[in-house]
Amino acid sequence: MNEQAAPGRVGDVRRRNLSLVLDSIARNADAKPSRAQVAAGTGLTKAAVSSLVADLVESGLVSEVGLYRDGERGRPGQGLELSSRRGVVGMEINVDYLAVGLVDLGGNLRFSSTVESRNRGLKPGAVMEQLAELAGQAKAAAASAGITILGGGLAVPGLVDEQRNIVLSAPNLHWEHEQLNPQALLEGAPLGVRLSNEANSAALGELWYGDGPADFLYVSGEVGVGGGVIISSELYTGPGGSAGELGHIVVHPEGPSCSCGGAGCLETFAGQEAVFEAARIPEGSLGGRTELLLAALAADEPHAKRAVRDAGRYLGIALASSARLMDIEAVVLGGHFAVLADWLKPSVLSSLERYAPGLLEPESLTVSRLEHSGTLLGAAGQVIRAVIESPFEFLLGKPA
Amino acid sequence: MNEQAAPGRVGDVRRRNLSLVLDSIARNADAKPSRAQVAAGTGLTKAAVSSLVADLVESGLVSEVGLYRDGERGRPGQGLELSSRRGVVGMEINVDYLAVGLVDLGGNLRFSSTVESRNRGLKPGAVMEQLAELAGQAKAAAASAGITILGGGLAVPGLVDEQRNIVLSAPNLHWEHEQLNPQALLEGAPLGVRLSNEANSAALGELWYGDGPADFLYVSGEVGVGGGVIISSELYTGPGGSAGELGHIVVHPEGPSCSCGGAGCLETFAGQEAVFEAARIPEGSLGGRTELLLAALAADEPHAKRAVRDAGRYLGIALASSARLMDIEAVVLGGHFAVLADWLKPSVLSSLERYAPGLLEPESLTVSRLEHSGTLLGAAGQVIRAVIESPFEFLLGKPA
DNA sequence: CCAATTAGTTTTCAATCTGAACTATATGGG
DNA sequence: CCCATATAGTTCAGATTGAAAACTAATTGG
Repeated sequence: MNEQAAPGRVGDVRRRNLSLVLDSIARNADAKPSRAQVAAGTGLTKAAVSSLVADLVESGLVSEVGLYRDGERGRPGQGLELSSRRGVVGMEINVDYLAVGLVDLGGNLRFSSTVESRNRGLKPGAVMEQLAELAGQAKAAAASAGITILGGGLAVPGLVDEQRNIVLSAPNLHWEHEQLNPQALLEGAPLGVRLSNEANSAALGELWYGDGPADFLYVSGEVGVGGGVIISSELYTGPGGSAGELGHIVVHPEGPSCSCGGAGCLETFAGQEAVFEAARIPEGSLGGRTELLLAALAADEPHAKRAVRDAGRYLGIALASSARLMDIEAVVLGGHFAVLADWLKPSVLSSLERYAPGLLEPESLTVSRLEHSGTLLGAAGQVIRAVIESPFEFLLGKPA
Repeated sequence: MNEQAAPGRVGDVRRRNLSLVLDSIARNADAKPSRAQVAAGTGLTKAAVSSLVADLVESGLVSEVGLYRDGERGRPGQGLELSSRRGVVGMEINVDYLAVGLVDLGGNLRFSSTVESRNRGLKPGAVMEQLAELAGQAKAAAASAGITILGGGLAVPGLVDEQRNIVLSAPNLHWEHEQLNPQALLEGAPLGVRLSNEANSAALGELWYGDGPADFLYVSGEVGVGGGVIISSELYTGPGGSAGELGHIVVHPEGPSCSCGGAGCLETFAGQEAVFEAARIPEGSLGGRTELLLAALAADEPHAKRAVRDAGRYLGIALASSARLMDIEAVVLGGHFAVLADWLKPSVLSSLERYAPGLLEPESLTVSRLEHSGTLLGAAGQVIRAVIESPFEFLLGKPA
C-alpha cells in the first residue's frame, strides 16, 4: 500500500478553524475585529468563534484590545489582534552586510539593526559569530519591550536545504555545502530558526508586508540575480526547493560563460558585477560603485546608460520567457534593480514588447518600496505564517 | 473583511475521508484491496473504512470483486475496485485528426477511435459536428458494455478558458476566442464535459497512466510546441491557467519573428513546420512529411540531420531555462519529439550540458510511450480525478 | 427609563471518528 | 471431524466539535 495523505479526524476540524480565525484576525489587523466580525468573515457561528478565540487568547497568540464602538447602537465588541507581546527575529546574511529585525506577530518591525560586513570569502563560523552579536541586540530589545521571541528566520543569498540547515551553494559568498547552526542564534525559542533563501524571503516580505499582489515574480538584483515566485499568495519553490533562479536563465546562446558553469545566463548581462563593468566603474571605487553609477546615469554618461539599457533588455527577455512558462502576470523589481528602476524600466518594457507583445502590461511591472527590510520581514514572516497556519501546537505547550 | 477559505464543518471530515478511501483503492488498483487493507493504508480504523466503503459501494463508484484469499489463515476479505461500470469519455481535437476514447474509472481504455481530419482553418462548429459522431460511437460502446458515462474531457491544441468553455487561442487551428459547447457531445452526463489544453492533458495522462514521476515537464511537439508542468503530482497551470507555454520561450534574442508576435521563440526553431522546412521536406509531400523526415534521417541526409540537431539544441536551451526557473528535475518528450527522440536526444543533452551543466541528469530525459492515447487518457483522467477528489457529490444524486 | 440593537455565551443536537467488544469465516493440527 | 488461531468486518459506547437557537450583556437614543 502506498499512501501519503493523513486521515481526517474529528479534531482536525478544530485545528483548521483555529487557523482560520487567526488568519482572519491577521488579515484584518487594521480593523481590530470583534468576535462577531470574525464570525461574519469566516462563515463560522458566533458560538464557534467565541470558543476558538478563547483558546487563542489563553495561548497568548491573540490579545483583546479594549472595547470597540463603531456602530451606532448595540453592545460594543472586544477588539482582537495578534499579540504584540510575541515576536520573531528576522536575520539576513548578505555579501556586504548583516541585518536583524524584531517583528511582532502583527508584522510590525519593532527593532532593527544593520552592520556593514564584507562577508565574501569569510568562513560561515566567523559570519555566524558576528550575526550572533546582532541577534543579541534583538533579544535585548525584545526583553525590554516585554516581547517573547517565538522563533527566527535567517535569509542567505544562496540555495539552502531548509530541513537540514545547510547552505548548498552561495557562490557570491564562496560558500559551498556549508552546515550552519542557526538554532544557536536564538537558544530556547520554541519554534527555532528557519533558514531560507534571500530572494524568496524578499518575495514573501513583498507579499505580506508590501504591495505584492497574489501572483507575481520578485526579481532581486543583489550581487547575483535571484528571483522568488509567488503563486496564489504562496511561495513556489519547486520539487527540490530551488525554483526562481532567474539569474541563470539563458538569454543568449552565444553569451559569455557564467560562474554557474553554463553560458549566456541573465546574470552575465544584468548582475551587479556585469553592469558595473560595462559602465566602466572599477571595483573599489571611492564613494561606492552604486552611487557612482547613479551619478553617471544622472550625467548621461554613455557607457553607464548603455550598460543599464542592455541589462534591462536581457532582463526583459528573461521575464518574457518566465511569463510564458509560468504564466506570470506581474513583476516586482527589488534590490539593485529597484535602485536603478528609473533607468531600467524603459528598456525592460521595450524588450518585453518585442519578445512577448501583450503578455505583461506595463503597469504590472512595479518597484519594491520595502528595500532591505523586505528580506527581514519575509524571513521572520515565514515563522509567523507557520504559527498562523497551525496555532494548535501552541494551545497546550504555552511559552511563558 | 476579506476572506477566502471556507470554515471547517464537522461533515468535512467525512468528505475528506471518502476521498481518501477512494484514492487508496485507486492507487492500489492492482491489489484489489480489502477494507482491512484500506484501513491499514489510510490510517483510518476498520470501523470507519467499513462505513465509508458502504457509501461508496451504494453510490456505484466502488464494486466488490469477490473473495480475496491471499493470507494463510483467517477470514478472506472482499476485494474492492473502482467500478468498471462507470466511465468517462476522453476526446481530442488536433490539427490533422480527431480522437475519442472510453475510459473506465480504473483507467482502462475500453474503446477508442481516431479519424484523420484536416481541421486547420475549419470553423469550430464543423469540427464539433464531426466530433459528435465519434462521441456517438463511444456512447454506443459504453451502452453495449453496460458502462454509465459520468462525464467527458475534451483536449484542444490551444489556450482555453475552462470555466466558460472558450478556446482563447489555437493558432494552429486558426481559432481565436471561439465559444464551444462541449456539453452537447455528451447530453445527460452528470459531470459534463471539461475543456482542456492538449499538452496539459498529455502531461496528466503521462502522470496517471504512463511512466511520469511526481515532478516533470512534459514537452509536446505537435504542430506547435507545448508543455505541461507537473509538480508534486499536480498540474501547474499558473494564475491565469496558461502555464507551460514552452514554445514561446525566447531562445535567441536575434531569432526570427514568431506567430505569437514575439521573436526568437523556441517554436521558430523546433516546431514541426520549422523542422520540416530546415530539413527541406516540402508541404504536401506524398507519403507524409514525418515519414519522409525519418527516412531522410535514416539515410543520413545532411539537411535533415542538421534540422533535428538545431531543434534539439534550442530545445535544450529552453529546458535549461525552465529547469532553473521552475526547478524541474525530469523531462518527458511527447508527440513529434517522441518520434524523433533517437536523433533529437543527443543534441538536447549536449545543449543542456553546455548551458546548465549538472542540472538535469541524462537519465531524467525520457520519452513518452503512450503516444496519442496519452492525451485521451489525460483528458478523461481529469474527470476521473475530480470524482476521486470529491466523491461526496455522488452519494445522494446517484446516476442510474 | 425602556425599546431597539448588537456582542457574546449557554444549551441542545447531529455528525463522525476512535476504540473495544463482538460476529463471521477461513486454515490447519490433533 | 473439530477446535484453536487468525483475519475480516460490524456494532456500539464515548468523545469532539460545530450549527442553531435561545439566552444574557451592554450600549444608544428617544
